[in-house]
Formats: sequence, structure tokens, C-alpha cells
Amino acid sequence: MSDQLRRSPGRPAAAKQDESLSTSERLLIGSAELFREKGYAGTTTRALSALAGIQNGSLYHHVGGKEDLLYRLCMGSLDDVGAVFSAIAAEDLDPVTRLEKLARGYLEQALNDRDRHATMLSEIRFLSPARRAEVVARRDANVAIVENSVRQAQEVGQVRSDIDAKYLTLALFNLLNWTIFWYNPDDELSEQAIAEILWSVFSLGVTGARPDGQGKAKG
Amino acid sequence: MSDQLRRSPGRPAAAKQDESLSTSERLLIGSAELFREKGYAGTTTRALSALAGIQNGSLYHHVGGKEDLLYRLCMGSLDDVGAVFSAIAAEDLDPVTRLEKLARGYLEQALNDRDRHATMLSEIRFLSPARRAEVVARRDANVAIVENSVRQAQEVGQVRSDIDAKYLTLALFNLLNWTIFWYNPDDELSEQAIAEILWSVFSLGVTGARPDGQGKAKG
DNA sequence: GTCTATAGTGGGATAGAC
DNA sequence: GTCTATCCCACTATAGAC
Repeated sequence: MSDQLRRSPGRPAAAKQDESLSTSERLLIGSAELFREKGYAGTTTRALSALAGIQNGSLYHHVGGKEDLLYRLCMGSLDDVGAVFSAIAAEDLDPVTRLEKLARGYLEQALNDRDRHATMLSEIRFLSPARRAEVVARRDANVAIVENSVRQAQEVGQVRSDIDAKYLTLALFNLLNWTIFWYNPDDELSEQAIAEILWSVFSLGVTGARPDGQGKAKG
Repeated sequence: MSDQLRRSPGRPAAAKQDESLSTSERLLIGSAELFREKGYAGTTTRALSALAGIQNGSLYHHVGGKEDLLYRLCMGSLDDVGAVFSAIAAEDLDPVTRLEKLARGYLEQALNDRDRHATMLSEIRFLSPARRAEVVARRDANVAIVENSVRQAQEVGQVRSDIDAKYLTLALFNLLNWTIFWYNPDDELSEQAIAEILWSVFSLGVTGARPDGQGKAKG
């Protein structure tokens, strides 16, 4: 796994100074930082090289080009999530507990690896069609694991069945994904506290139980 | 209001052909399309000009530069949301009904104006510091209206108080904002059906009521 | 209000020495 | 594995004619 390629949570950009990393590793970490901050199109290979402490020409000894870095970041991020998901899926859990572990595992990965994960979420469109398709397929495989858990939880009656599993899954990822764009580890709440809040809202919202005397405001 | 500057929902890019619009209007609509598709940094002034049916040099008769277009899109989008919010805030509603109307109004705006809204959400970072601060302040004012509604709903006991209004508001915007990036009007579900699902999950998740015999999965 | 032409800059990527 | 030097292209924006 690529644990060592992840910046410590909440640390400022420091790929340049870290002498313990190889140039290729610094390039990967630095590209996640820059792609997140300035976007893929707004990041120059010169800036990437500088952050890794090499000259522009030297970059092409390590990667085929700028798009290579984006591709590796996307696939790496999704592979890490996939590994976490597979481990959870292999456990013997009741569906809603599995769903909770999937959601918490995903958020933990995303928040501890925000540069790479945010890049994966928002810069996929800059990949070539072939690579984009590959990355999207990888992402869809991860989503499918969650959707299956939702469906199983519906089948055993743990989760409301009045909404299709597809849309409950999308709602869950809405809740988790957008967090990456405002979460700040220096703020008052820890990553675990955020996970607690989001799961608390989602799990309650998804069980199908309604408080007396309120019902849908529409009706 | 800038209703006429919005593409019909779900229509493909057509700013170039629409003869009923002025060049400036075509530029604004076209820039939203391109910024959403290729990002601000990935969009060239030549592509913008071409989409509006003029030559590159002519663009500068209408706008000071590329950033102008981004600024106008962001402020326009936020002003429209602000107008909707203000109208709702002026109505005499109980807090949770007001909250529902705010959420539905926001989603309706966002989904009917996806290019501009998505651009506002993801390209703000490319504005100059001064303009970015201005746009962020405008956005925060809109968020504050929702957060106030959440807080009032908590005070009258309509919404759970075990989570700070700030984070319930963030959760709500998580749920709404990310939808823009996957919603497709050509898919099976209408914008109203999506709103129904998301509000259903959020409102239930936020009332604080829990089904018997389940409670928090954490124990 | 639009055109053509172009200034001026900076980009991604390559070549070949060390 | 890194350097310097450079090619070639694309970009934003301007100038001035019509």
C-alpha cells in the first residue's frame, strides 16, 4: 500500500524538504498538493519539478508527462479505498454495521489523504478518454460495494426501502465527498467527530422511522 | 434577475446558435459551459470567443479579461440564490418548513443552472484574492441564512440539538452541493424527485427521533 | 462592435552532456 | 538521475483598421 506516499494529516506542504523520500515519491506527493491547490490545468511542470527539488527537464526521467502523475494519483487513491472496502466486505457483519464501517473507512481515507482524494474527485476530467474510463470503472467498483451493502440492509429491513439503493448510496457519497472541500484538521472538530456527525445524520435519515406528528412537510 | 442568462435545463451547449442573445450574454453562458467542462485554467479565451461566435480580439470589447467572466458567473449565481433565500426568509413559516424551502430552493437553483453553479463551487480559487474574498463573503451570507434557520428549528425543538447548527448546515450543503456533479436531467429521476429524496433523508436524519431497538450502531 | 495581426509570455516536452 | 539549453506551440491581451 502507499501509506508512505501520504502526507501526514494536516501538515503543510513539505514535499521538498523531506529528504527521506525518493524523487519519484516527492513528485507524487507534490503533484497531489499542487493539483488540489491550483488544479491540473493550472499546475505547471516547472512548479512540480521545483516542489520535488529538481529541474524541469529531470521530471521526464520519472514520469512520462504531467498526465501520468494525475493518473497515478487517481488510481492510487481509489486502490487504497478499494483495499479498505474489500477488508470490510470480508468481515462477517450485519449489513447496516458493514455500511457504517464502509462510510467511516471511506471518510477516514479521504480526510487523511485529502490532496490526493480531492484531486481524484475533481480532476478526473483531464485524463485522456482511455485512462478516464479506467479510473471511472475503478471508482464505480468501489461505489458498487457500498450500494450492495445498502441493498442488503434494505432486504433485511434495517434501511428504508422507499428510496432505491442507488440514490441512498448517492446521498451517502454526497455527504462524505463534499466534506473534503471544507474539512480543516486545525479546526475544532476531529476527523472522528465529523464522521460521527455525518453517520449520525445519515443512519437516522435512512432507517425509515419517522417522529410522530411530523411526517413529510410536503403532505 | 438573470433568468434569461440561464440555459434551459438539460439542453446541450448552444450558446453559439442562439441569435436572440447579445454577444455579452452568449459569452457569459458560454463561459459557464466551458469553465464547468474544462475548468477555468483549462479554458482559453479563443474557445470562449469561438463559442460566442466572435474572434479572440473582440472578446475584450465586452469583458476586461477571462477572470471577469468567472467573477460575474460566481456573483450572479450567488445573487440568484440570495434572492431566493431572502424571499423565503421573508415568509412567515415555522423554522423547519422554512429550512425545507431553503433547501429545495437552493437545489432547484443549482440544478437548473448547473454550469454556473458548478463553476461557482469549484473555480472560486482562480479569482484574485480581492474578488475571491468578495465572492466568499457573498456565499457565506447565503449559508448564514440556512444556518439561522437550523438554529431556530433547534430552539423550538423541531431539529435535534445534539449537533451544532454549524455542522448540520454543512451536512445539508454536502448533500445538496455534490448532487450537481452527478445529476443528469436525462436520467430517470426529475430534479423534484431528487429533491424529495435528499430532503427526506436529511429531514428524518435531523429530527432526532430514533427507531426503537436500533439506536446508534456504535453501541 | 468586430476584424486582423501581433506582441509578449510561458507552457510541455526533448536532446544530449555529465 | 540530474543538469542546461532549447524547440515549438499556445496562450492572454493589445493595437489599430474598418
